Amino acid sequence: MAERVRAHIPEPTVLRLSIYQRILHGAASRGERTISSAQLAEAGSLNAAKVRRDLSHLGTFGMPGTGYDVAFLLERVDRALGLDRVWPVVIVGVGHLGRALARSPGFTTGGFRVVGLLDTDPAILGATIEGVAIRHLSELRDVAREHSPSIGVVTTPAGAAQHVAESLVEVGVCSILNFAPAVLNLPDRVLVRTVDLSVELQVLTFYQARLAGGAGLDNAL
Amino acid sequence: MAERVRAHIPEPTVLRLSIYQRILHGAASRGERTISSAQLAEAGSLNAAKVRRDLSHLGTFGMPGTGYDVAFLLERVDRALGLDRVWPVVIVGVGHLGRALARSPGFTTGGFRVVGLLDTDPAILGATIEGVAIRHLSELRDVAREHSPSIGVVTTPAGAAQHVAESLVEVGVCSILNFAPAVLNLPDRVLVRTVDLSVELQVLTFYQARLAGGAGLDNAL
DNA sequence: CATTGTGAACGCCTTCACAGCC
DNA sequence: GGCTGTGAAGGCGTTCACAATG
Repeated sequence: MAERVRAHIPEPTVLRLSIYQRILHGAASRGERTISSAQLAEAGSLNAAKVRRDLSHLGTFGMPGTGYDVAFLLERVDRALGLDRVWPVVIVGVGHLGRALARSPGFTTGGFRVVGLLDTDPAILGATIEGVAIRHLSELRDVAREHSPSIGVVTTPAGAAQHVAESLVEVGVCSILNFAPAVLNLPDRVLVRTVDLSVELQVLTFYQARLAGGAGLDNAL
Repeated sequence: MAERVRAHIPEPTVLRLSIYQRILHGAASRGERTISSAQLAEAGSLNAAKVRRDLSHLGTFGMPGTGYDVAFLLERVDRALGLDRVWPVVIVGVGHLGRALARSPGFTTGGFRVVGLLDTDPAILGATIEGVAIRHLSELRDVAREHSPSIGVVTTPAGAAQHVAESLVEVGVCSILNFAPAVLNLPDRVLVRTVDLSVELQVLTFYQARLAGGAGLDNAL
């Protein structure tokens, strides 16, 4: 029964595992030994039943009456998320956003390492960010040969995104994080996540526009 | 019937409306007059039934046998998303990421305008990005008085995010886009969306870790 | 007795499938 | 014939509520 670990885990749960990971990391570094589903829920703005359901997907190791062992749970969550190894990442498109990401805590701390920065702009080729040189996109295959990156980050303009993504897939990248405002069309085996600033903003304005125009009869919440 | 516009619209649909908006904008600028749900689905990597269901939430104006009028549909979608006005935005935290966002097409084109850049780092105060000066966070109230921003973008380190978000709410901001790796705890009336690089990356590694270990070996324990 | 793990109910989004309309 | 709009069915995640447990 502890070995139902390979069962399907819903995507919303995976998202939250990442949140739990951070909360647990914080709790551990404050020296806390145990944590209850209620505490996790509080810290993550969730509800306790959801937390328990989520964690039950990883196995059965909570202690009724006490909660979860922080260190043990953290280790399980880390392993589930693949954080027990280091993932090599290439970033294609070293404009402002690409640069910002390369220096962000998401990449500079923990299980990720930027092994390649690629662009086509001659003006920036050769420059170095966090110790990694910017190389021409045409050298992608070489970078891939050297470092076998499994994750590619696309921070190009929308027009270049599809082509760049295809190139990444060609050299063996199988997960893509796309920041370009474009829908990528790739083989099913490639995992794609798109983070789209415009979409995020427009979701906000959608709800706000409704509130503003709602003149009283709005129950949208 | 055409005015069933005030009905509840599912959040996943709202997300996709933003995608349709972009596709329609492209179609319009290529001079296309009509577009079918199948074409929209193709361009957005969706399926046609979903597209029709989504659009039906905005009213009934497709033409059986022909499709949708591009210009008309675009106008409807724009209005639903609140893109028929300009939304003033303040960005708090003008590090690499804040800067990148301030210059990104999401803000520089279309219905958004950056009216304030705030930070606490003396070294950058007074500098200008896209014509907007960086001011000290303590001047937030003044910025709010001048421009009544309804959207606040948080691009501070995690430790400052909660405090900054509360300050934004205090001065009247009611939608927050949070890029800090932290869960924000705010009143229910405030709309919050969090974009978390670590979470996105970890979702990718979750699935990839499963694939890698999936060859029969249960290295999950 | 506080807290977990989970069957069952619920609600919501997706997908099917087709009547109806151009 | 081509395509929309939608009832109905299906699938999936969330929430409830409680028996089980240290």
